[in-house]
Amino acid sequence: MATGRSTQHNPNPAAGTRRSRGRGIPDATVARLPLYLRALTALSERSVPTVSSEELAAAAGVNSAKLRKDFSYLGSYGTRGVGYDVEYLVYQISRELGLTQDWPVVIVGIGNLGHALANYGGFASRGFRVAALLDADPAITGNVVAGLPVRHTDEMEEIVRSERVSIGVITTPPGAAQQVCDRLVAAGVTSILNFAPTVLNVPDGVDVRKVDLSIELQILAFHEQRKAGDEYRDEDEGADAEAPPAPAAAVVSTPGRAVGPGRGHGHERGQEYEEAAG
Amino acid sequence: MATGRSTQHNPNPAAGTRRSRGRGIPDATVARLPLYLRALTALSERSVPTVSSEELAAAAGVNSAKLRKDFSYLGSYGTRGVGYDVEYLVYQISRELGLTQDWPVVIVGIGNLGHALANYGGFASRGFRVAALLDADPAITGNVVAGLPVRHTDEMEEIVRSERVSIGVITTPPGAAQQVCDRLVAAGVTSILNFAPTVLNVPDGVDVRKVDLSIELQILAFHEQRKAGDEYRDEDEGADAEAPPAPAAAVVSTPGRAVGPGRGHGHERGQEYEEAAG
DNA sequence: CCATCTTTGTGCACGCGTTCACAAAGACAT
DNA sequence: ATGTCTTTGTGAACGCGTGCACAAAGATGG
Ligand SMILES: NC(=O)c1ccc[n+]([C@@H]2O[C@H](COP(=O)([O-])OP(=O)(O)OC[C@H]3O[C@@H](n4cnc5c(N)ncnc54)[C@H](O)[C@@H]3O)[C@@H](O)[C@H]2O)c1
Ligand SMILES: NC(=O)c1ccc[n+]([C@@H]2O[C@H](COP(=O)([O-])OP(=O)(O)OC[C@H]3O[C@@H](n4cnc5c(N)ncnc54)[C@H](O)[C@@H]3O)[C@@H](O)[C@H]2O)c1
Repeated sequence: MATGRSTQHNPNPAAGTRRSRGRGIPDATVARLPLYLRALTALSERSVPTVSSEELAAAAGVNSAKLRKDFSYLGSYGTRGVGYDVEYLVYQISRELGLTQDWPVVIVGIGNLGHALANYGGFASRGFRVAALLDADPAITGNVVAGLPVRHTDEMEEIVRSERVSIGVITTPPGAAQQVCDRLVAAGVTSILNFAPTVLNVPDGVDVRKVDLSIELQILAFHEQRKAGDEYRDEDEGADAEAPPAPAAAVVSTPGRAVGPGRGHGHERGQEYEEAAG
Repeated sequence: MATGRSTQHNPNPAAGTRRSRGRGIPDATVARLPLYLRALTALSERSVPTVSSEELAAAAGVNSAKLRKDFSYLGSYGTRGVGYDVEYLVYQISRELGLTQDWPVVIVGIGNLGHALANYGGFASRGFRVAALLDADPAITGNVVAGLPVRHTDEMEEIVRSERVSIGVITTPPGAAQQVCDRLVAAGVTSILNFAPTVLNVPDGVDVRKVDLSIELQILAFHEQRKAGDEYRDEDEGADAEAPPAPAAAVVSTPGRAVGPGRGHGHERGQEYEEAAG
């Protein structure tokens, strides 16, 4: 299965200099802009006029130097000795993220999760508008969820086209995800947010981001185990001891290393972003 | 607000050499192990005995060299000229992630999202057991959701202690998240999965991972906007040109653009991981 | 106008993560 | 045994992201 080569990292040799110099906001920065925007919006609601990089960084949970560098990619919007103008920055970040325009979204698969997302108020708060709810089950279509009628997936192509939908959210069972994805893409969707635990295969030019609860929990479990194991971590674990159904040779013999109280890993990656070039 | 310094990056100068050499699986690798595990489980169910790094990498959506390097941190579990034994690898990764043991989890805030998570079957499939559902609303407590009674948050401490819960999932409104987090931590929880759009402040030794739908959509919007704008990207954009209501007003009209066949960027970070030292 | 104080913007160094490329290891056939 | 063929495991190079530290910019006061 999954013969196709997904996650095309595509070094894109042509874009060596990362967009000459003019634009080219680092991916890591783009991922943090929404965080800053949220903190700034809160300040704005409290009518705070300006904020220093130190304060804002604390509110967003990042290093102040990192925040300043992030903002430097957007331009010089701060005033030395004073800080940043909250309203102005809200506007600049919103514009950079494309939130000054309307983004119609379709949610496909109105089950448990689809229901929750449809009812989520945080959607509309940032220019994202639920254009339609879609499901393949005739028993569900026609129902009204969060004020919207659930339409049948037969209407997908028409809706995507007429509403100019470019973002699709997939909350179907994993087995249907790839198929739904293909249809969305064929209909014109170029960005997909996937909640199904599946690796989606998409053509160049289509962006996919995934949200996987199970993976998050497993990562937490890993660190949890380490924390617990650090106490008695001397007698090594049973990599060999509790010899599993050793299938073949599998030379192991883990060089026992006493992991002392040393802990503390830094920070880490959560998910990757995949895209492509036309 | 949020005066405290959250997201303590904690360079942890002591752990310079990253755990001497023995253990010390890179964070990026840990984040991918669940992905490999999922692909391997699928192969296992189809009774496939062995798999090459190339095949498995394709199924997991990663580069094969990366996959091999990732596995090399776990030990030498492959056989040159053949590949990896599926069953054996499933066991090794499960053990490394700590999935061979039971992880009781509590979900706090049984609203739209809490309901969906409680009903999610993918939970139990990997050793994660919902030990309890908690909510502060008396109108909700007592209800049975997904076969479990919703208990009042008053019982949080007792439940966490008696059930030995170390992982907590927060699905309360943002305003209550920090407070709930504090109580969970005080009760003994050391890993938190936060769905509320809030920066949580936790003491050292507690891991926090967040899932933020809004941020994901905003990142997609950014790339979507770029794709659309690339068509006319010659005349530079109006970072200054379309001078926004300078440091004062905000809200502005949208420079409408048609969505076309744009393309091209690399991949990027999704979320960060934060932890601490005991 | 000058001095001082605050805070931005960034040059620089460092470490992690990714990827290439290839030697070594082992399977398999003869 | 020996040779060939496949695939692993990893050394090394490179690029990105992070954070320190500081010069420059501008506010503020005298
Ligand atoms: N429920 C959760 O909390 C949760 C958490 C993490 C991930 N997920 C994932 O999200 C997805 C949805 O989960 P859920 O609990 O809502 O499942 P669900 O079964 O409640 O809902 C799935 C919905 O998709 C519809 N559907 C099935 N095939 C379809 C198709 N081809 N086209 C359109 N609609 C189709 C079904 O009719 C159903 O309404 C699953 O992949 C699940 O693994 C769910
Ligand atoms: N619904 C979604 O799809 C979605 C998506 C992304 C993020 N979120 C976030 O997830 C959270 C929950 O969303 P929701 O739609 O389920 O909201 P909701 O209002 O439906 O549910 C919140 C629940 O939390 C309970 N609660 C409130 N204060 C509490 C406290 N102090 N202790 C315990 N329980 C408490 C409420 O009684 C309610 O049952 C919010 O922070 C929201 O921003 C939701």
